[in-house]
Amino acid sequence: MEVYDLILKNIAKHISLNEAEKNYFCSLLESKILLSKQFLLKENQACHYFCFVNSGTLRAYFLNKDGKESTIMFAMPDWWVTDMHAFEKAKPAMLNIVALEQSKILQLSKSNFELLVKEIPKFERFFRIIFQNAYIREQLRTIQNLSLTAAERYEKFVLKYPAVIQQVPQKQIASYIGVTPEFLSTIRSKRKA
Amino acid sequence: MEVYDLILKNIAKHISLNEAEKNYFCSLLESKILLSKQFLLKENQACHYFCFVNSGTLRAYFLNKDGKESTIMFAMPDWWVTDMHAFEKAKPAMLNIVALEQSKILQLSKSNFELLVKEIPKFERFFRIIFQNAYIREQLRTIQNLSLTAAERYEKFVLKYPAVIQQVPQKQIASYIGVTPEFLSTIRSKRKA
DNA sequence: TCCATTTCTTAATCTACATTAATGGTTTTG
DNA sequence: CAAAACCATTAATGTAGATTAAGAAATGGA
Repeated sequence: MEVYDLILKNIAKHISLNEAEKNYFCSLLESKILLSKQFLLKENQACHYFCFVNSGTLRAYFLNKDGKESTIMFAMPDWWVTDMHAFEKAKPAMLNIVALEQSKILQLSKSNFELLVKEIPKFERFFRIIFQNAYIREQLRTIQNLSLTAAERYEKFVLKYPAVIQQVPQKQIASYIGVTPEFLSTIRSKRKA
Repeated sequence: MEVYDLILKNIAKHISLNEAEKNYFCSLLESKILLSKQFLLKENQACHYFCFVNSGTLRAYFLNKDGKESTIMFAMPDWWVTDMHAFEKAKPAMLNIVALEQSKILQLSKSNFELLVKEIPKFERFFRIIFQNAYIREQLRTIQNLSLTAAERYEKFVLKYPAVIQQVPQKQIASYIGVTPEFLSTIRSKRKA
């Protein structure tokens, strides 16, 4: 089944599954296509799914009380994305998640997630590693937010996510590194000079 | 064994162990006492341990090229702490971790960590939950760093870590929320007025 | 207990980045 | 294919928070 190729490779990076386990795992997934600008999740909704991106690009962002957006992550193919707090604690979502272009995803529901780790304990290991890496990345972002200037944060972003630079509007990159689009524009013009 | 009470309770929040498993787990731990101002880890060192705080308070911080400190976490009793990137990827530490007062800790080495999850797969589940929660916390911090003013971040800190306020110098709280000690001082004086 | 060191506060000045606004370019969609 | 909607750029002005400096208070080691 072609739709499961990428996710099975993703999992094979950390654990080995036999055919029966692969089939069981795939049977728990729900396939979904998002159109451009369609929302996977909106704030205050319940968040029932942990999602794997097969193709396309999604953006997760927080909207503060003044209407300012802060981009929390860009989810490209081979990435997992959800509002983890809302998913795990069954609380209303804080994040909005929207497709930046037509995107194909695979959804694992909360109940299937729990079933999966119960039935195949190797998946506890898989998600342990996934969350450990997610924690490491978020902590690095905290360090950089606290210790770098806006221009330095932009350089790190360019190095770390070169594919994103091509694919998303600059104003969204600005909202990821924590500056206004106007200021990012001046950062970029000075950079070339 | 009294030294293991707190850590066994910490683990019992998420998984159940029988006596043999408890004994095996405890046999993998190394007890250590840190004096006030003693370092558990310094940047560029190898990071061999994942540490559980039994008593006292530790601080993990990043030192940038200009000598500015950014506090990454305060580790109180019942908390796990390490430089997770250095620990997991066997890379030189980015963080410094220092005791703010005399502190008693239990250390789990990388090799014992790997042994533990292999011998008792329930610990994959335990650490999966620990890292999932750590990721959720770090992501919330990213959201707050991007969307709140310094004064608002201080209010969140006061609500979330009331015990820390009493125990650590204000300049270190300033370096956690990402402002200078001078500016935190003015935030606090306006707050009371 | 005392001196040294560190920490906190206040205030003047400075700067990185925000805001506002105007212009032109680009993408989207009827 | 044209109007609408969105996006990037530039520049003037505004502000949250940094820097510098200096004195007061708290802390800690001999």
